[in-house]
Amino acid sequence: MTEKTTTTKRRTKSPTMNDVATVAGVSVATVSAVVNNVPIVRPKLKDKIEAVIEEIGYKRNTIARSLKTGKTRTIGLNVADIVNPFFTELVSSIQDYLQEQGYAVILSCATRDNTTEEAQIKLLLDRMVDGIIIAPASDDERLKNMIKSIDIPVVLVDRICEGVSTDSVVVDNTRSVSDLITYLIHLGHKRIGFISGSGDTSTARDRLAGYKEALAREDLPFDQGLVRSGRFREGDGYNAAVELLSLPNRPTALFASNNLMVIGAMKAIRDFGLSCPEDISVACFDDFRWADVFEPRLTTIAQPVQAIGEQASRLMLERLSGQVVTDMPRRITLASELIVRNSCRPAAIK
Amino acid sequence: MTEKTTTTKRRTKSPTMNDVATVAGVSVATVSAVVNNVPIVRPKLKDKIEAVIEEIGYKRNTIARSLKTGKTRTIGLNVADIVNPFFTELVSSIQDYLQEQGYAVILSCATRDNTTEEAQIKLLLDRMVDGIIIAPASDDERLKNMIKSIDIPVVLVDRICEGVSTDSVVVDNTRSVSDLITYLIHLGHKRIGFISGSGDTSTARDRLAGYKEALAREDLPFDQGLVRSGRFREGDGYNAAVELLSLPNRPTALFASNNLMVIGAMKAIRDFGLSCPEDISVACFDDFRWADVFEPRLTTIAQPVQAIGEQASRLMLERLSGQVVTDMPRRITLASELIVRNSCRPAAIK
DNA sequence: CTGAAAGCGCTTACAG
DNA sequence: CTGAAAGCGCTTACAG
Repeated sequence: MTEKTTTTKRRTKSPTMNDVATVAGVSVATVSAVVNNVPIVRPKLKDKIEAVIEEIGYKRNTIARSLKTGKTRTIGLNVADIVNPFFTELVSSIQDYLQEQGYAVILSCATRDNTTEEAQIKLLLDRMVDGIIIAPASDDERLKNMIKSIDIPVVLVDRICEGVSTDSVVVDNTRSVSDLITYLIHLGHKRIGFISGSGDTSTARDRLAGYKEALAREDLPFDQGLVRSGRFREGDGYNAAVELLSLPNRPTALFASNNLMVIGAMKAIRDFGLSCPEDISVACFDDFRWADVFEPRLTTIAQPVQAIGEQASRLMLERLSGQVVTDMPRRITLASELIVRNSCRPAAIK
Repeated sequence: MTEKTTTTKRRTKSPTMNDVATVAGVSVATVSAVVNNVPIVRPKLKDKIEAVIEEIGYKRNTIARSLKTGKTRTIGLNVADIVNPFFTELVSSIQDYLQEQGYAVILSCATRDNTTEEAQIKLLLDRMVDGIIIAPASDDERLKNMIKSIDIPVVLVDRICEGVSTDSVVVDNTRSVSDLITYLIHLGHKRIGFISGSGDTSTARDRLAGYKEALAREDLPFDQGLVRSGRFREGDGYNAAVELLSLPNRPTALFASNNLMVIGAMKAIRDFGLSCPEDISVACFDDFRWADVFEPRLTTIAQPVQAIGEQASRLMLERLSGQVVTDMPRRITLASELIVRNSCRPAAIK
């Protein structure tokens, strides 16, 4: 096998710790202590060694270190769909926090349909990451079993899996949806179409629960016919909205369970020749940058994305450092914020 | 140092290749051949070894492998701002392609202001990645020198750095902006405000060149007073638009050089009590999902993000595999698409 | 086709 | 405070 050099530039073998030791006239153990900031080397010697390191351009080989220590200082991050702005910000925030603590983030998304979340997580495990943060796409049994079998720290974000006991960070989905629906009811809406995510996610279930809770509190009947669900994608939102708008007694307001489904819903509204908020009110879960700029400016529930990422990173870091060793899963629940803009109007009196 | 176990679950030492060899009654070399699919082991023995692997749950240790081979099968990806939807899609596409080829992607973004791109790239290098894909934020000399000194394959995407010779993938910025500005001119606009990115990026320069080119071709004078620049951020777009709208002879159309600056521009327009497209036309570089849903539906230049990611991945993979060893940098230039929606109207006749 | 052995570049007890 | 040496778990010539 004639191995060609993979780079165009000449790659001279980089100096090792041994080279440093030889040049400095000490043993590798001493060099290692200096490199790792173990304060047992007398200052003068340390200076000398550091000078040699600088001189010959020594860089510690992380791979060799990992092999020896069994730690890669790398965290795997698996989210269903990084293109969804909520997940994008989550990824950004997590990578930010972890990097600050000296951890790298390996990304893994099941974008293609021919791969599963389990396969994605397996890939991460293959890479010998020290821990995994997962925003699970579903409650799938196989996925749950896989997560249970992972022998490194796991933190679940955004959604939780029934029966899987790991640390997790979520928002108070039920309460925030309940607040938003209550707001709509107070505007006079009695028939509110609910575009739900798929029932195999905790977020979809909790958001639907919020809808029911608000109706109950306001003494409005729950009508299953006003609920349509899909898999949190734009197309699902479109289909759901089409069905709701086709109802003989059309709802006067629509709630979409995430930022993608609301796009579909808006398109459906346009295709029906209706406009928002004149003909129908619309609100959704998840805020996004554009919501405040274009018309209608959507009323949304904004999740504290930065804080979610921060908390998830913290939980992970605490496990990794051994500060927290309890078997008890820890759950952080954060509050979301209702942001009222101009996409909802008082219901027309009939 | 009493090292506590970092996991709550009991982590039994996982089996090694040696264990497999012992149980199967062969040498590690044979096991290695089986694991690496080197077809020199006789089928029956291979089956037996595979059975043992399955039985004792052996998983190859990637770290040890990397130490030996000098390859991590990991690519570093550095983008200025992952939250910008253009970069998000780029990251998603690259990670998709590379993962399919067995490469993992380590993400690195200079989100925090107290870190530099060089520092971010250094972090990647520390991780012993096999190659780096960079969307450089600027033409900064230090960054350029650093990139030049990297001794593994580098591919630049989106922007290029003057004087740095690496493979790169860009779009035809000049031409696409020229087309868009021509479109505006044909709508009757003679005073088109140009919100530019910062001059130390090739994209900003090329886009501005497109503006000038269109004006020249249509025999319109170039007026420096109609150009304002910023650093591609929302706030910069806002400030630029405020200045342009404050002009005694206000432009009748505004072009923003990216998807973030256009948000700022729209906010400025609103703050001036104007509306788009009634009072002023607006267009921008970069398409985004929401552009087609809310009003005004923006006229944009859509980059072929998937293709950019695909090409960048391909260039990288070709270097990595040794298929391409030339010192000549290869440059791929892709075409963008003008998407006309309803945010631009014929200029009012004066 | 298979095995024994060296070695990738570190870290870390263990002596001194 | 410093050094000699073992070993992390692989891959890969080299023999046979």
